[in-house]
Amino acid sequence: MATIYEVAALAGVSPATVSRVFNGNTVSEEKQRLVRDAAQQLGFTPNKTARRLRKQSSEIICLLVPDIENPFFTALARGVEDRAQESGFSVVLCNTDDDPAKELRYLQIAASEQMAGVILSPASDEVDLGAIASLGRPVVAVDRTTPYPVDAVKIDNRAAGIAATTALVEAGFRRIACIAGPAGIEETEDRYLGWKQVVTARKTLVRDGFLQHANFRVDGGRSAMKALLELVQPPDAVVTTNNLMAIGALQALHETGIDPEDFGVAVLGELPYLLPPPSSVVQVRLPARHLGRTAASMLLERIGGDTQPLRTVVLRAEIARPPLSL
Amino acid sequence: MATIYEVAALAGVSPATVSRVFNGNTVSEEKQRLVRDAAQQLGFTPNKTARRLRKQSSEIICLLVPDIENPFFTALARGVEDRAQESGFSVVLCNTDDDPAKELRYLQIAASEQMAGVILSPASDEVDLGAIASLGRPVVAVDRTTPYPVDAVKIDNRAAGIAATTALVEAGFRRIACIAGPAGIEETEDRYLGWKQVVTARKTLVRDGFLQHANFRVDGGRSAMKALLELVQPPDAVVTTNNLMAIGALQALHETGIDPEDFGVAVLGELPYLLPPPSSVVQVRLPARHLGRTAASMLLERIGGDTQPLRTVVLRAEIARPPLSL
DNA sequence: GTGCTTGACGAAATCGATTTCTTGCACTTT
DNA sequence: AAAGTGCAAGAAATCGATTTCGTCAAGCAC
Repeated sequence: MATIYEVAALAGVSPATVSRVFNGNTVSEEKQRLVRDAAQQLGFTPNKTARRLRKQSSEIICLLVPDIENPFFTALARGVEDRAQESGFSVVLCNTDDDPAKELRYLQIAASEQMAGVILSPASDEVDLGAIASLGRPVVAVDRTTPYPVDAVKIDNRAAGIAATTALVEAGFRRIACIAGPAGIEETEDRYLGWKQVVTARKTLVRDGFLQHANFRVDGGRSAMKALLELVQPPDAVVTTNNLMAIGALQALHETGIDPEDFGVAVLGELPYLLPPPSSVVQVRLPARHLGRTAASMLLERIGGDTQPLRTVVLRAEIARPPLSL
Repeated sequence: MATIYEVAALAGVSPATVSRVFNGNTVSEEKQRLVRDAAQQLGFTPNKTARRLRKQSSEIICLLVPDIENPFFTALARGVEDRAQESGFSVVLCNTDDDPAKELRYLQIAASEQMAGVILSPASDEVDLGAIASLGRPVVAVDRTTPYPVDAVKIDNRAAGIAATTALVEAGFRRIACIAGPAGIEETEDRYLGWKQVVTARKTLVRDGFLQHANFRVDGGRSAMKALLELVQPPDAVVTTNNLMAIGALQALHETGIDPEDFGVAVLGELPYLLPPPSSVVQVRLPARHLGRTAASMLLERIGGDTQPLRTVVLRAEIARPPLSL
């Protein structure tokens, strides 16, 4: 790899001039040409590491998601990436497994690597943003919020929960249960509050045990559904607060031999590649990609020096019925 | 962020000594203690950028995949990540969209960022590994190979194609078509050669048009399947050479109103979250995660200075029937 | 013609670590 | 006791860019 010094020597100018040529400073036409020719000839690309050390910043943004195998988050990642590319930024994608320790580790890496900013979907309320915050690097929370004062982009989770539950009520179901995520995660709490509001307002039957907490994955949804089906008076429909748990729930229904057409299922999120789409499944489409794109835009604005007050952007989910066929 | 100089000053030693403490060189017990105490007190973490500039290398490995929304590649990514973590390396995940230009761009970034090595699933035969190769950084090709002399981990694609097709023959299907990926991509060519070998050997009926080339995505599979169904004498079964195209094919069947139980479908890859699993679907399980893990191991060995001759590891796919229920 | 501004551009400092070179001291060896 | 050996640890060079500072000359006003 050629360095700026070699280019300077070949072009017969000082290294400073070479740097200026590539950073848009005042250099005479003549020398510009000399430098560009020399650079071309040597195949020179500026060493990013040296530049970063000097400038104390890079053009990389760090994206922390809890589960990269969840299509919701890959879609979100695409959104971030698309937007970042437009501004010449690269994205580093990291997987936290909802583990605060891993999360912390990546945040420290982000700090010590001089990354320009962080977009994260926090694993818990106790995220420690101290390291990056103290460096003044902007952070945007996505999908979930944090107690730290940072910008956020989220979904109107309560409205989504209401929409999903209402759709089931209107389809004629009267014993609607809810499979929520782990207790204490805001995102899922809001969704189940939406459910609660509707079942209360509509006075549908709610039994003890109709609210199940589960982990966010397929197995969580499955066991929660099994538990629901074993109740003395089981529900006739269920709202699941994320996509993977819905898959688990549908699996449980299938394994129990229940025709999914007879059992209402509403999902907050999209079921990937589901086919044939059971007509009784209601999906509330979460704008994952858009969420990512918006978060990236906000982050890039902050990186560009924007100092306006903190913002929380709330995106509205839209109901999709029958489910998407891709 | 505290620097090595501040730590040195607080501990009353030279910066060199501080560096030695953190790099396992000979320092007296006494000074070690002083330095560690000072570092602790200041919350010192070495600046990775400065270290990288000096050492001309980092502990980051770059993973280039064509499509991060394809579950096959996310599983592969997890494998890489798991292995990398064990050795204290971080993984940067990049999406090429099978676009040689994007690929090249990321390869240059990998080079100019001093990343320790690259694992890639090349977008085309014309990958230009010049930049990283000339820096002596190791590269491992995964899933697909390249003309460049690099280590590779792949799947025995022809055997997988044979297994898939044979399973259909044994299930009694006699007019077996094939939906292959874009012509010219080795990985898919081998798979369709497996199909060809079996249909020839078993003398099943093959018509013009039974071999369809499509892009690797859901829409490609769907239109290929539609084309097959419009043939004067359509097939009674199909082998698709990747997972997403199979989804598309199943969608097309569904839309045409054909009962999937009556039509044989064999997939090279796993169908994510499919339910209920139609019993006539054969899946050849590709060890994606293991592929990633193996690639990472090989790369890490090279990074560690291993100079043994080039290796190509071929992993065997296993047939799964009935399909996985997650 | 003198003094002042302005712009191009080279010299040198800087970012924060690692590493080589050197020094100084303690301890053998003959 | 002089010379040789070994080792801890400081001084200084180094990685490759950016940026500050200063110089010099041209352009302009008086």
